[in-house]
Amino acid sequence: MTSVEGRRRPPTAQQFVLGELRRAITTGRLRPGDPIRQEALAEEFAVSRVPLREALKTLEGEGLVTYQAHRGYFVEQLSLDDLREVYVIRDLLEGEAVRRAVQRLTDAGLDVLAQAQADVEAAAAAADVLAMAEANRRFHMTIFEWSGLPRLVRLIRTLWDSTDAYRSMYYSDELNRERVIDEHRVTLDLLRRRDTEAVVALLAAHRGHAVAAIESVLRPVAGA
Amino acid sequence: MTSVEGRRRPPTAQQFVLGELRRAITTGRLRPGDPIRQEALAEEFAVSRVPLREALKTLEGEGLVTYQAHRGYFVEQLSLDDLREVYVIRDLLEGEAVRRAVQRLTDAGLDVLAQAQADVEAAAAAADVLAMAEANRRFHMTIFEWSGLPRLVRLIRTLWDSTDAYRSMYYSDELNRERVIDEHRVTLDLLRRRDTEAVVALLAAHRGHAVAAIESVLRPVAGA
DNA sequence: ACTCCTAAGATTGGATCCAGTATCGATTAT
DNA sequence: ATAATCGATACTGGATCCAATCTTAGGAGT
Repeated sequence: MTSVEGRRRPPTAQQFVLGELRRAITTGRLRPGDPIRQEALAEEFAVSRVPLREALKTLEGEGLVTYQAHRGYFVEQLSLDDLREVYVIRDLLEGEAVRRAVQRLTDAGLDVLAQAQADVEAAAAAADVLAMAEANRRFHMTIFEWSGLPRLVRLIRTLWDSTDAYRSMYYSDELNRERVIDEHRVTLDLLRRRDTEAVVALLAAHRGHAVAAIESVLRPVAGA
Repeated sequence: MTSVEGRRRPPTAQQFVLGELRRAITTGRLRPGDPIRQEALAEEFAVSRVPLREALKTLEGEGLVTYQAHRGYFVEQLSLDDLREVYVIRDLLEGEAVRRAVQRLTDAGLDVLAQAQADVEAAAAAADVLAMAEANRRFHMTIFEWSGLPRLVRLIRTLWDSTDAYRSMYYSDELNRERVIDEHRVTLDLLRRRDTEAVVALLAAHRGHAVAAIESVLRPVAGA
């Protein structure tokens, strides 16, 4: 019934704008601290301010933007402490998700994961940072979803979203990209052996590397 | 203009409506599964549909309502599995929050907590279920906020919100109310002794009682 | 009786317009 | 010159109106 266009477009303007806003924030076009000029953005996306504001309310709930009555929305600016806190929470939630995921792991699932990892490596070889971030995200979310706890996965996804703008810095470094690939390979191997605690520990270290790298980049800036 | 019934009204209509909607859902006036008729509700709250819809977007992010494009919003209906999952996540987050809270505990903080507990007992004595739920919430949130992790507290608060409609069933039972008071007293005592693990364990059991009670009530209904 | 189709009504989605608030510059008094 | 006040302007908040979509009732055809 629906016309099949080359690019899948959401059925409502607010969902379309939501996606565009996410991209604008995570790619750094809208930078942390920037005010959101509703009229200008609405015109750019060729919609009115109503769906734009609804999309912003969603982003507020996800922590990507903040809201002040009668002053408007601003791109969330995370302090070093905020970032550390996000990673503390991620440690808790992802640890549990991984633990449960290993219990319910199937061979078919491992194939899907291996494919995601192949995509990560291909993107890295092509130096396509954006594609690598996408494939990397898919790699981890695939594991989390095996947990069978959809709300938990949703929370984790939201936490990832809220730090996307910062994590992209991590992938811009060649050495970090190599380390990601390496750790993913080991993860796959440990998953095949169903070595739960080893996987949990490795992925915790995986996160630790990311947060350490982000901290070292952010510290001089955030010292103000 | 309209009847404010002594309640201080927020600076924007959307925030006002947000509070009213929360009350309507948590008190059971809007029941799980009910569709949200925007026009009727907007008229009832004497606002237009615009701020109502923005409030609904916020509630969607919190999981109190669900949204389907072109079909509208519905009060979230939690299955038994959903409820269990929320409590699994709460165990993780609240456990960490309490652990950190005990480390940073002050005597002044304990006084605030004792006051909250006094309010809980007063409300219980007056058989005011609503006031008791409020004071109980304040009791626990006070502890969580000592953790010094505001985002973690925010997540926990959201999880509480999403199950308010179900937890209110818990307080309608006299025995449960007594048990809550009792466990709170012990919690206070253990906190004064800075016995971290005992507090963590007790509050975990505290949650376990609630989820068990809710399950027993919900099971015959949810068996469909 | 059953199914499919059509059309009317109900409901949501979005655009435009107006009102309220915050921001910032100019003016005036000290 | 400086500080305070007032007013102009930009932006957000909200109401109303119109368009798009879903739902439902009714009727024609099999």
